[in-house]
Amino acid sequence: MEAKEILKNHVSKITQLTDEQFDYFFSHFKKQSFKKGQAIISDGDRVDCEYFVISGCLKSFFINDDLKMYILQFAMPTWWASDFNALYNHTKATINLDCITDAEVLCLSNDDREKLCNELHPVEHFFRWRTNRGYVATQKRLLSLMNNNVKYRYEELLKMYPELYNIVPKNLIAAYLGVSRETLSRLYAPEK
Amino acid sequence: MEAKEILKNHVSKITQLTDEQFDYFFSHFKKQSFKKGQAIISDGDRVDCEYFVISGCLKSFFINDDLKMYILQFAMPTWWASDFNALYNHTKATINLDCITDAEVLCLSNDDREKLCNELHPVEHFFRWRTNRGYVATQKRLLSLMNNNVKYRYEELLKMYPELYNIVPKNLIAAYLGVSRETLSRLYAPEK
DNA sequence: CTTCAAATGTGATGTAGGTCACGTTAAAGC
DNA sequence: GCTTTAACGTGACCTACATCACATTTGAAG
Repeated sequence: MEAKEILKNHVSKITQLTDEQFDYFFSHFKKQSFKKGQAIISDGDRVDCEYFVISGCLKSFFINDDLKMYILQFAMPTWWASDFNALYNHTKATINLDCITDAEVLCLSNDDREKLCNELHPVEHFFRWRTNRGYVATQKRLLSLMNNNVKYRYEELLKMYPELYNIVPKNLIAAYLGVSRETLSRLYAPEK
Repeated sequence: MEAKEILKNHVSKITQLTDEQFDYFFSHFKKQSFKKGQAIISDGDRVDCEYFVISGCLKSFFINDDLKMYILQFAMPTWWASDFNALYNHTKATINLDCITDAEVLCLSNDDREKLCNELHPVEHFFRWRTNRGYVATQKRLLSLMNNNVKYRYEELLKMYPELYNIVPKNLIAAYLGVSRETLSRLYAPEK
C-alpha cells in the first residue's frame, strides 16, 4: 500500500476530509527512509518534525546519566513519534528517536501542522483525537507501572502488541517495562 | 474572582474567543460545589463530564484489588480533571475523583465539549492544546518514575507544585509518587 | 562459511522500598 | 472542650528487582 493511502486510511477513521483537502494535507508531508539503527532525533537536536510510520519500527527513548535507556514508545506502522515535549515547547530534544528496523516515515513539521490545524478544522480535530488517545494510554501505563509487577506488565504488553515479540529484542522490551534485561530474562526461567 | 472570569482568563491564554463566543462557550458549563471528602466520580459510574477547578483541590485516583490507592492527578484551580479514559471511550469509570478540600468546579459534559469543538474552531484548538500539555507532562512523569528514586521524585513534585505541601497530606503524596507512606516518612528521618 | 558483535541466560550478592506492628501527634466533628 | 479519627513516625523484617560477572547462543556482515 502507498504511503499516501496508509495515511488517508488512518486519518479518515477519525475525520472527514474531501479528496482535495486530503491532497493538500498530504502535500505537507515528506517521505523519508531510514536504515536499521539510524537516528532520527538525537538528544540536544532542534526538533522540527513529527513522524508518521509507514513501515518498520521505531523507538523513542531517554538515556539517563548512567547511560541507562528507558523506552518511551515503540512506533509501528500508523503510529506517530517524535520528542513531543521538545516539539511543542520549542526546546532541544531530551528524547531520542531511532530505527529498530529499516523504516519509512512521513515527516510533518510543527509549523505545517499548526498551519494545517488552523486552515482545516477537521485536521485540528484529528490531532486533538490523536493526543487524547496518547494521553489516556500513557496514564494507563503510568498506573500499571505503579500497580503491577514486571511479569504482569510484560504479559499485558505482549497481549496488546503481539507483533513486538518477533521484532523487538528483549533488552529493549525490558527498557520499555523499566526493568533490567536480567530480570526480564529470569521471568520464565525454570525454577531452581 | 468569578468562576467565569477564571475560565475566561485560562482559555484566553491559548485561544482567541470574542466575548459573544466565550459567553456561548461558558453557557455550557454548570457550576457545582463539593465538600471535602465528597466523591465526584466513583469506580463503575457512567462518566459524562469533565471538571474545571475554580477553587479547592481534587484528586483522581485508582484503587487496586488490595485496596491500595494510586493518585493519577491532583487538580488545583484552573486544572481539569475527570476519568478521561472513561469519558472519551464511553466506558464505566475505573478512576475515582474526589475532593481533598471543599471545592468549586465548572462541569462540562462530553457531548457539549464535542459540540463546542465542532461549532467553534478555537475551542477545538484549546482542547487540543490542553491535552498536548497533559500528554507530555504524563510522559515526563512516566520517565521520572522509571528513572528516579522516591526522594528525587518527591523533591521534584514539591519544586513544581509547592502549594501541595500545605494542602495535601503525606499519605496522598506517597500515593502520587507510587510508594508507601512509611517510605516517604522515612526520607527525612534522622539517620540512625 | 566464517567471524564478530549483539542478544540472551544464569549465578551470587546487594539494596530500595514494601509490609506489619505499634505508638504518638494533630486535627476534625460534635 | 472533649472525643474520635486521621495523619505521621519508627522499628523489625521481607521481597522484588538491580548489579556485576561470566558463559552461551544467535544473527548480521564481510
